[in-house]
Amino acid sequence: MPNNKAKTRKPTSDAVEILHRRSYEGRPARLKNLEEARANEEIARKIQELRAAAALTQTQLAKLIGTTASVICRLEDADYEGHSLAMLRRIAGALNQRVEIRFIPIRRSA
Amino acid sequence: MPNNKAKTRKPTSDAVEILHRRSYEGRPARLKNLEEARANEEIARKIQELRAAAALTQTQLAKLIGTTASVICRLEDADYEGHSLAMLRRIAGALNQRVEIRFIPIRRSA
DNA sequence: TTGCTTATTCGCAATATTGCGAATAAGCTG
DNA sequence: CAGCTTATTCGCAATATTGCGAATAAGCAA
Repeated sequence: MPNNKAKTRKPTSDAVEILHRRSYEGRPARLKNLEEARANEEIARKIQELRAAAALTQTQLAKLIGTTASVICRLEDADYEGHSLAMLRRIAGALNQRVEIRFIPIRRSA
Repeated sequence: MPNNKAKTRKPTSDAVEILHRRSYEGRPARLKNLEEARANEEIARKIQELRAAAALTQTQLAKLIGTTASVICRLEDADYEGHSLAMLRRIAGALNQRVEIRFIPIRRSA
């Protein structure tokens, strides 16, 4: 999969895409990337908070989910962009939590 | 990464793991897998609902996020276990939504 | 039935994430 | 300072997810 960090738009003429663009134009890809970056930061922070709340070291949490400390460290790096649902669930499971996913409508300009 | 569908526990003697097992024993891996299966079903359903609410076909949604209909179909399959945060975000973004992730404590026996 | 649209399934290449050791930094106590 | 624990970074192999076409099924209207 091509990294969607710098996504270019294919020159389509599909009506659906045009409609979508119309409602989408107000939010440039630039902003979208910022939002994603912030979301990743937040996930990293949540993992760290969860681990801290459980009073575990990175090595201890790593053992609980069957991996190594370097992996946990990577997950807690605010710049890491590879967070996966699978990994979040493994961590949640080890800490007696569950991962809830919600789709929330974005209101424009509010 | 070894598929965590049938996860076996390494024979460790780490104190932390022992402590964790103690609080974890009440929820066998069997149940955990069921929970994950249900969570995946729910994600598949949400994607389908979101797409339906936007009145899009699989092909149309696929074009919006730069992929093909077969991929969308796979995501909406209740038995699919490969959901990723990246893909959820792509779909959410195309439909003017954002993905919210929450860690929620599990209360036992309640 | 035909014709058309939509949805589903399969296989495999391409890409992304994870596993994991090693090296190094950072912090903390003596 | 030394010694220890914890955290971070790097590189690459192993595994998982995605891309995507092709074939087929399913639904619906004429």
